Amino acid sequence: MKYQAPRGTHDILPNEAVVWRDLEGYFRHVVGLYGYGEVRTPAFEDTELFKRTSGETSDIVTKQMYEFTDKGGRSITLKAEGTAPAVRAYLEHGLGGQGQTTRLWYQTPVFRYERPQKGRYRQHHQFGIECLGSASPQADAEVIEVAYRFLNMIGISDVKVSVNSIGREATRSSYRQAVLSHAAGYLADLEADERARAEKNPLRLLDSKDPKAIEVMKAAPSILDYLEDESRMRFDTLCGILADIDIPFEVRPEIVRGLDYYTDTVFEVLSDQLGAQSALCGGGRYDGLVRALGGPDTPAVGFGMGIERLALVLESLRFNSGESIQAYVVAATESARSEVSRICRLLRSKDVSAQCDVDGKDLRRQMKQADAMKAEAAVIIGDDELASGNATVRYLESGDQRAVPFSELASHIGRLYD
RNA sequence: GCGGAUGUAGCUCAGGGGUUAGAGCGCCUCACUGUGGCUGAGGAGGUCGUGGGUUCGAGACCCAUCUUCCGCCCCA
Repeated sequence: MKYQAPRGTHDILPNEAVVWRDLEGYFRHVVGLYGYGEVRTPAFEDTELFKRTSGETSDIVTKQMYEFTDKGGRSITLKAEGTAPAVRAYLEHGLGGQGQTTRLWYQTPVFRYERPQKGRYRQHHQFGIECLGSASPQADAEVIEVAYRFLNMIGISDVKVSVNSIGREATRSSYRQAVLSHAAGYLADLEADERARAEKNPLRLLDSKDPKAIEVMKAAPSILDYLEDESRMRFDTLCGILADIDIPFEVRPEIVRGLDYYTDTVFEVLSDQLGAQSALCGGGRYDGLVRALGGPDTPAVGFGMGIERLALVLESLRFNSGESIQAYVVAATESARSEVSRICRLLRSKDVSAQCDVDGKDLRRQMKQADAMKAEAAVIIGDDELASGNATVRYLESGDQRAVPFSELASHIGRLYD
């Protein structure tokens, strides 16, 4: 084969596209219930947008950006993350008005140069929401609720919502010192690059999979003990709300996120169906980001959710379905063929999906085709039907068959869906 | 970026130096010229990921490369 989809990308074929369309519909529905408005931003942005917001030392900026210079000499980067572009659009078009709370959602491709693996791709897609302008813990809870409710609606209920607070700048810097001194002995044993990584972001040590690190960090101080009063209160309030609205969650003080802009609340939703790439959804509060992009001080909170990973979990739950059609119109005799295409057009004009044979197949082959397409009904038309004005409608699943006047076909078959 | 696997028919996979490369499922034809699913009999479909090399001979062995997958890193 000469050409194939580039590494880490994939085609979505008709069977899977059905699942994607359903997911999109459900997400649209849920965010609609909460009054979020859709934003669609470009596939690429000024490189600086990502560098400024994700953090110069973040993995995204240091090694994962699809960055290039365009013919005008501009440095461009394919969308590496959903939040910064949404916030850029929010500021550019003044969507925040006089500081009102503004709710936005998006569905977007995301490009990151990473080593592909199941559930990790170089182009993947995310649903996301951003609630901008509110500092209330109720906003944090709402965002988590939207994620949880959506997952439930699509049948993914076996998930864990993990929450944490990483506080503000002062908390992180004093906690950072505490972790480093706690782990000093351990750090001395590490390889150089691991040590550099740990020192750059000591919070990562808490997430380490190295058994020695896990052992050492068992006794490490918790960031929750370093929170300032305001952060502490926010976190307690958030946990209280989540409990009130029956969202099962656990507090996991070791959660850290890879983007520098998070403040206070961070959360993840994990699934155990995904192997090493277990996060279905990740998000949190980012009270400094809007200002960092040149806007007014604006508190905000949001999440991103990986659509490929949702599809993987659904596949493992066998919620897969195929493309089907309502009516397959069959010509039982050659003289009925023109009437068959007329009936097809009639059904479609009444919003009933219909297909018929165009290759001159005989009755038996047409019935086989109807079956293969999982049609609800075969509408059979031959000389007898032409004479009587009644089509023979055969319901393929039950095998029941009845005569239906041509003019009533659409309402008759359409009713199956009521 | 590091370590380890993998690639043979549309799909899932067998074959591990020796004529014309196999199975199941799917597809096509026929039994079956007004009725699909079941059955039986036929059939089509492969540059064995790609490029080099070793050999009298390579799908198989060697090297390179690409893809996918597993783990790490990291994330959705």
